[in-house]
Amino acid sequence: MQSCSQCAIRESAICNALPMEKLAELSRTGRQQTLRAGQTLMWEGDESLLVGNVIDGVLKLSLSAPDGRDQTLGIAYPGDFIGRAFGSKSRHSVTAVTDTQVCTFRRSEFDEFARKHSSLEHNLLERTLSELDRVRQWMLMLGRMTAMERVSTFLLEMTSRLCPEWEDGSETVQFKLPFGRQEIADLLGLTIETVSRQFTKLRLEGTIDIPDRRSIVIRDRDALEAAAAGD
Amino acid sequence: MQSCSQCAIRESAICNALPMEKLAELSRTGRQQTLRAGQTLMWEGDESLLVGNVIDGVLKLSLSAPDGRDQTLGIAYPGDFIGRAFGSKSRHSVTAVTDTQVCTFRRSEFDEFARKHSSLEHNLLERTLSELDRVRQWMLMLGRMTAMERVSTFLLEMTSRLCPEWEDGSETVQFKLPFGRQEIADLLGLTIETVSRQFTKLRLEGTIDIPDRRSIVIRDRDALEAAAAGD
DNA sequence: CGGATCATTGACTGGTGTCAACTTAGGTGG
DNA sequence: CCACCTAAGTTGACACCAGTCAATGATCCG
Repeated sequence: MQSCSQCAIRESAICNALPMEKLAELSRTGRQQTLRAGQTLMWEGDESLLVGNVIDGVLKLSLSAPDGRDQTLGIAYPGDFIGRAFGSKSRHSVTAVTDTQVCTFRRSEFDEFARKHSSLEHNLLERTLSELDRVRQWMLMLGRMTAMERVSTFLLEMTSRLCPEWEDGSETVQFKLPFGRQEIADLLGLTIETVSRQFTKLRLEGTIDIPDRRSIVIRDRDALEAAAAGD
Repeated sequence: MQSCSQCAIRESAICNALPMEKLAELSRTGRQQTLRAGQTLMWEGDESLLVGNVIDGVLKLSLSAPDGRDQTLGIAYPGDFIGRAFGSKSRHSVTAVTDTQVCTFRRSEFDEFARKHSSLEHNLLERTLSELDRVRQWMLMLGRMTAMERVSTFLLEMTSRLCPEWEDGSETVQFKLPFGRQEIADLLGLTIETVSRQFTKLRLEGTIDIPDRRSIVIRDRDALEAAAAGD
């Protein structure tokens, strides 16, 4: 394993809470893994054996109903922590959306280490509290928003996540979606057809452009924000 | 304030993580409050000034869309921890559903105390991780389940929460709902009319009985579980 | 007893889901 | 390089579940 000191997510990952010498100790128990798009790192209901950090790529957390209906519960980007610490079972699956690199630890070892280093545990607590806030915001969407509001909200979120120039007020921005249509549908609690129709509607209205299926151009920011708010 | 040692939630609350003498220290900063049903303890978007424990009663966490659509994000029962520790804002409102007693702390003081006592912080972490698991399960419901599945799931959850004898396999149980129909609708992401119709349907099928609007009798457990699973 | 609130029921609408056909893009092998 | 094949996405027709609006009924409380 490469040194943590030159890790791409050194600043943003949970490990940031540790001083150098402690970091070296933790790193000895870690292991880098590469996942191909579509590969699942852990399954819902399985023993929680692994936790880790996302180094590169995008993963999704998901849950399925017995009949196969699928709901995506969250997305993990580089720097994010994945897996269920301090619990015997993983309550959701974690699957690579793009090709992905992760740095994993055996949960038992991580738990033990974290209990001994309260700065690490505190960082995990802060992350978990923020994630809970974010998940609850998502619940409002799943419970109360229309298809158009969901799709617009999703596009705005992807934009602010993937386009740094967006924050500067840039009017027209372009990005590549890491998700296919079915994955977007699972994320928003819709069907693939409904997602596709909302995309088409936004395109015909001139709000967005879709140069190819994985690319989105935001043409009218205000209109998109209005659509997300339900006007 | 009464002594923590005879607190009704001594065993189940977060304070349980502390030894007696530390508990005494924390308790000096705490304060008991009574809330009437409908009273709101904190508002979404407000500064996070308070955290605390539920001593008695039921509260709901909720979030509103700008146009007034309301989504309940979770329920807090006696022993549960409420409020946003380690964060400047409360991202949701907390409102008493029934008359309620809570034991509150100023967030700044609680945060400081928790940082100094990692057993308390660890307990909060475990609670937060469990809550996150629970919330994510709820997301599957909001995103993918039909009205009948939601209402049946809700009734099953209320039963196992409110009827101790339920776990023993007792066939017919009765309980009083802490929620009105509108509150159930907000919880399930439905309208009041749809909730009412599902109740009526279950009653006509003989699965449940509704002696008065706040009371539920489970007559056919298997049928209710089947309805929750979508058959 | 009267008024207010809450819940139920009915009629109707409309937004999403479903099912199926068609289109496009991408990849493979001749 | 083209032809073909497959997977992914789009579009259309239609059905149905749940939302909306409105009227009625039941409870609670002063």
